[in-house]
Amino acid sequence: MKFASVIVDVKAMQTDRAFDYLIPEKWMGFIKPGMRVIVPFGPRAVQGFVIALKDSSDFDKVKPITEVMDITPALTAELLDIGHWLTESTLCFKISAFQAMLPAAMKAKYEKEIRLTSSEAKDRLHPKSARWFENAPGIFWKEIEKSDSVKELQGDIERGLLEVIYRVKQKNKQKTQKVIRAAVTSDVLKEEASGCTQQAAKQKKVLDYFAEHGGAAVPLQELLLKLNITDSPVKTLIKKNLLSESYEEIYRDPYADRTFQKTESLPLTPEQQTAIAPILDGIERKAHDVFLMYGVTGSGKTEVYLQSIEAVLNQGREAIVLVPEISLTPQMVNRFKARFGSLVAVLHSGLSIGEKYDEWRKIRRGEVKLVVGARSAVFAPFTNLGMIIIDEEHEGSYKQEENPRYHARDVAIYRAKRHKCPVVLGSATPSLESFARAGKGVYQLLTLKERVNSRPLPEVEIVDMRDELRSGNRTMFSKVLLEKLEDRLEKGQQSVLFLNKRGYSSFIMCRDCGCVKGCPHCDISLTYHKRGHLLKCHYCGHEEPMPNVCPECGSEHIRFFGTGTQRVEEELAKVLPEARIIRMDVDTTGKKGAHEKLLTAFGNKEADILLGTQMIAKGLDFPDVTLVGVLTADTMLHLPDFRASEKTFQLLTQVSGRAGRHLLPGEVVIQSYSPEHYSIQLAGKHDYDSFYMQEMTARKQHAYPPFYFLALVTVSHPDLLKAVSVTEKISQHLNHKLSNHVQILGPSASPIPRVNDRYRYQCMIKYKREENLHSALKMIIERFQQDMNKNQLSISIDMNPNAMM
DNA sequence: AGCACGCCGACT
DNA sequence: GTCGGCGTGCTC
Repeated sequence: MKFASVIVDVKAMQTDRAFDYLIPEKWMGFIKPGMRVIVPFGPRAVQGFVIALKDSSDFDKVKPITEVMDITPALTAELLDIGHWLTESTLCFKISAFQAMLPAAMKAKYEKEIRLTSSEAKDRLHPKSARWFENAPGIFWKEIEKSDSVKELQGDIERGLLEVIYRVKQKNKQKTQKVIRAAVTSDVLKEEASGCTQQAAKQKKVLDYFAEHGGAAVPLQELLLKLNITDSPVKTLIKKNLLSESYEEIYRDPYADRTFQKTESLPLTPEQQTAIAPILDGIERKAHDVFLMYGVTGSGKTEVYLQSIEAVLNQGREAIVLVPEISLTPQMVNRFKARFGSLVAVLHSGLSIGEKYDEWRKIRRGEVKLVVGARSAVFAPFTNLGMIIIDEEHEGSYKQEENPRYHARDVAIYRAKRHKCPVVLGSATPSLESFARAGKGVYQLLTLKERVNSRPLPEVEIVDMRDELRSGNRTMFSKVLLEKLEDRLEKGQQSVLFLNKRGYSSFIMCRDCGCVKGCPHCDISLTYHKRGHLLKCHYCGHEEPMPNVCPECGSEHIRFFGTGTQRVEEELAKVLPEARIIRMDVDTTGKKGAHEKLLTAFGNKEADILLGTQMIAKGLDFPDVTLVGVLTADTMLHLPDFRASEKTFQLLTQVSGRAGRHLLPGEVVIQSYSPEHYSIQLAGKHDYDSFYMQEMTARKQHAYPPFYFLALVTVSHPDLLKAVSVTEKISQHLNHKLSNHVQILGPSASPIPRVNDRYRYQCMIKYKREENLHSALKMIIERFQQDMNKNQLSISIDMNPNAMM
């Protein structure tokens, strides 16, 4: 096998195919598919993935591979296959698919250096470019590209005085440490130790240590610290061949400083036993099945997961547990760490690039058997998978909103088919898609209707905020909620206040002329940030100082609208001055570990009220929380999103589940301006089944999933007319190519018609079965290829979009 | 993507 | 005559 087919790290349609490279003699037999290599590509060096080996190439001018980046292939054969499948199914570039499956640390970065070709060349340089090379023979292009000497530098490059070198730089090196171990038996050590003169007291100390502690390797630093010595006696002993030194890779362990109380399996309730039986059977039989475990909050889904995992591990196979990013709380992780100890790797966005890389390598080497992580953990490089669990299956964060636009659920099922193992989807409020599939028998439905502690679900009171306003209450707390908060304060119990902020953040408006300050680059209002007294755009990052007077009419009567958590906190302090409040939002949890600190403080009853956004909706479990308040239940309801009702129902159900999980009964107050809406009413009654029926009727009527599949094509361009005309052409093309069973909607403006000075138009395709869809979409990309390169046009295609954005 | 090549108008 | 604009095509 003399040649390797390589997918190079260049994201373009024309390079989205394999290129052949010669394998140098020294690496023959060593280079394998799945390895990362560095190859020359035109004038530069780029990273690439070997996807296949072959004996001959159709090209006559084949260049050799420059470097090999892996000892064992980064991508297993299975992951390579998944990469090809992702490319096909999500219409992305192969390189994007491969990169998405690996930790960020393994993605190459590039740099361009300008170097003197020889030392004599220095004197012949143009004076303007010479100044950059006074101290060193080379300089990074990045540092000079914006200087005034670019022309001169280019001239000198042409004259052959300077050369351009492209380099691939590795983002992350493994961390290593020096370790020391005994090179001889402990008997010899003892003998040597007794023979030590007084001069060599330190050497004796070291020898004694190793005689006592046996042959295990000790990190040098640790040894020096323990024995209070310098490295010189150690070095001498190494020279005498009594000790040996070597380098060992160390892992950054984000959970190193924590101990976990080992837990044992809990006895299962009859209901849990009924639910787990078919899963265990599937594991036993090595059969691929998808289970939808529909269990109310507090019904003990996690214990079912844990015991199923145990069965998988006992079988010698591995398991993946996916958890939504937002609920990857320490509380959640601890449950797995406590049961399975060091067999668990954790992957989530809170880890540094290096930490994620370390966790990934533990998986790749088979040092752990279980991964708990967010979406991308579905690509964990296990080779003997026994089960994949997706908790909170309905969560939107399982869909990646950038290329490759995959859904973790689809990847999980794809992998499980290959490994002949079960997939378990768990939720108290399953997505309509999954519940419908369970109804059709595609998934197997497992139901947990009872809470483990037999606690009834909390009482929910829905408050009509319009009535509050009519009766003169202009605060954001209804009379009922305030009374109940006061009551909890008196009883020394805790409350959680939930602010549903999505799509409704604190914008500012002039009360005289009604003008709302919007982003100059996007069609969206700016959000006020108290920190820095700034207005920020959440889409393009634009920032500007908060004006003192209205920029339109000069009025001083500008005020905030909407309710940020900061403002709720201030108001709350006014009406309940004695309450101790902990606020959790992006501002207070930005720093690493802050999230956990705040929760621990609340758990220790250092506060009476926990106030927060989405991030407190899930997984939290505090025994003394007996009241949950939802300040604005309907902010999501009016977003242009066909899942708005579903998301509202899920969120309210989720939040309500936070109350009364233990001995004390819980209560929930939901405040809303549209309390009659079925998603709010039925969430109040904990009635998923009715919600499902009603929402399915609506979806059927409007031809939305699960009755139809969707594909969304979004076109963006700085020029509005261009965006519209391209979308129009796309829509015509699709109309022409597809059958008349499809519905093609658009061109229509995106829900946010302009982001970052680019106009966005879209075209929505609703279909049931459409053989030509893939090829038609591919043709679109090919047809507008040139426009996308030169004319700032961008077209993005999302198969199965989560929302219309 | 990033770069070379090459074909046309505007100027020392 | 030449400099430089950017449309076209290639990278194993």
